Amino acid sequence: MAGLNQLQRQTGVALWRQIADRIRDAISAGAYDETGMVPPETNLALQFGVNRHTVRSALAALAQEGIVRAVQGRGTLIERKERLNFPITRRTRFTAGIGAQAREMRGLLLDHAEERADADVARWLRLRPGTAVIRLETLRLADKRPVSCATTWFPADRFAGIDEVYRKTESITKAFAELGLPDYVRATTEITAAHADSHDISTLELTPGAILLIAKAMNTDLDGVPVQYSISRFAADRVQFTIEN
Amino acid sequence: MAGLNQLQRQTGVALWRQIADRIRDAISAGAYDETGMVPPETNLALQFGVNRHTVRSALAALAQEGIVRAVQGRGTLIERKERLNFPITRRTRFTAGIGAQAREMRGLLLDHAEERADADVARWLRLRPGTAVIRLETLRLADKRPVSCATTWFPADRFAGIDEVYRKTESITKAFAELGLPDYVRATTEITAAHADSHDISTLELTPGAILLIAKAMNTDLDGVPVQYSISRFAADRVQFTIEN
DNA sequence: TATGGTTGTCTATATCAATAGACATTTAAA
DNA sequence: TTTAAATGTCTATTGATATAGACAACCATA
Repeated sequence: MAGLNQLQRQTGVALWRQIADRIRDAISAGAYDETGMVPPETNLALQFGVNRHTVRSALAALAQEGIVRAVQGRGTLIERKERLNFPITRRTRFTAGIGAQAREMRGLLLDHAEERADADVARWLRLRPGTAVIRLETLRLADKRPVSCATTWFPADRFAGIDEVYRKTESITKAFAELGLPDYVRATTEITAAHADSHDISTLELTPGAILLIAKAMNTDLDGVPVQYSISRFAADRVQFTIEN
Repeated sequence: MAGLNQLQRQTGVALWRQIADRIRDAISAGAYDETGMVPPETNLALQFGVNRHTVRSALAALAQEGIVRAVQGRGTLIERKERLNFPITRRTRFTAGIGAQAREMRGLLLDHAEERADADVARWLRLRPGTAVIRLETLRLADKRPVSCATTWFPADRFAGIDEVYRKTESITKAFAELGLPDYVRATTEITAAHADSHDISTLELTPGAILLIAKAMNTDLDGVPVQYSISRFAADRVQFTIEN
């Protein structure tokens, strides 16, 4: 058992939030699978070396997230512990990749615009800066639960109207197919992690301090010509990436 | 420019720490490369919608980390902004992968033991649970700066004494070579993110609330037989992963 | 129905976090 | 040398965080 008093004080992160993060991670790791319950508040307080009220603040935050539910007289039940697997291969597709692990997959178009490529977008899409590109802001849900939100750019001349097609099909793969691109491959993926900002906190229904896995990805057609550059922000406690070489 | 008042209040994460995280990310992203300095405290206070003292707390924390240095009368200078790139391919090697981006690479052996494979280790190494394995706890540094710490398991019969060889060579690749395995390939990598626990906070010299990128990886010999399973914990603000397909 | 174990609620107190304002000190440039 | 702009320091006040203790309410079970 881990436990002990591994908490840090006076660091700008409240003890109750550190404890909430620990318990959330422990639930994800299956530490309490035997009982399906979190240990009693007094036990946790002893384990973390804090007052019971501090533990209660942590559990209240997890209850707010829908991860646990406290029942007076019985204990604190675990409501949810899943983590979706997202394979990254040459044939990475979001909907197909996650699809088998959820009953319902959706991709919502939050916003779109035609604009000029800045230096970063131009470099990834191998265009001249200033070339017209279409930007989509999308939100992906698995079983009505937000998984990631993404900003995606396409060359405007080749994929005119992709916003409307995406809104209809809710899938990049299907949108490409309708616009005359039957197949494409993942060329490059860059993965980083960061704290969620307020925009992502609200769209992904996260709590402040939550972690994002950020994937910058570039897809090409079968001739190696870039067709899509995207920055996807995943709720780190809901997904993992797998790379098979 | 981003900015605005995207900060969250009453969430258990102090404003000064949220601001410190933002500024650290902005520095990493190269937002202040033109001047090599962070904007003046009064500007930042306006941008984040907080009191100047709050910004000063954030900058003090970054100074403590050695990322910035305040000079009275001039401004706050950026001392360090690197983010190492770690390519994940079939031929992923830590030292060679990071090596070109740092002057000095080291791999320290913190601890080692021979033990029985638990269910997780046995599954990844394709052994029967209970088979003897060697576990190494290692810390990797780039230019004396901690990058990641890792727990690594090897089949004990095939790689007896790898702890001593690793301590000498400070490299898995070299240790394998000395033990009669001239080449190996990366078979699978799983990437997740989580908050750092107190152990990793101290070994990686992080601040509480810091993010880890966690890579579970399995390497095989050229016949596809697993030779190594490792769980590496990277300081997320110091590295990014790249997957080329 | 009685009991032990659990969560829920209340009061009180001390410390940290954040705001507000004023002014000193240092640097670079006019 | 003056000035503007920047960081450094101090006091004071308010709200959030954490501790402490006591007791109520509820559940499962002996």
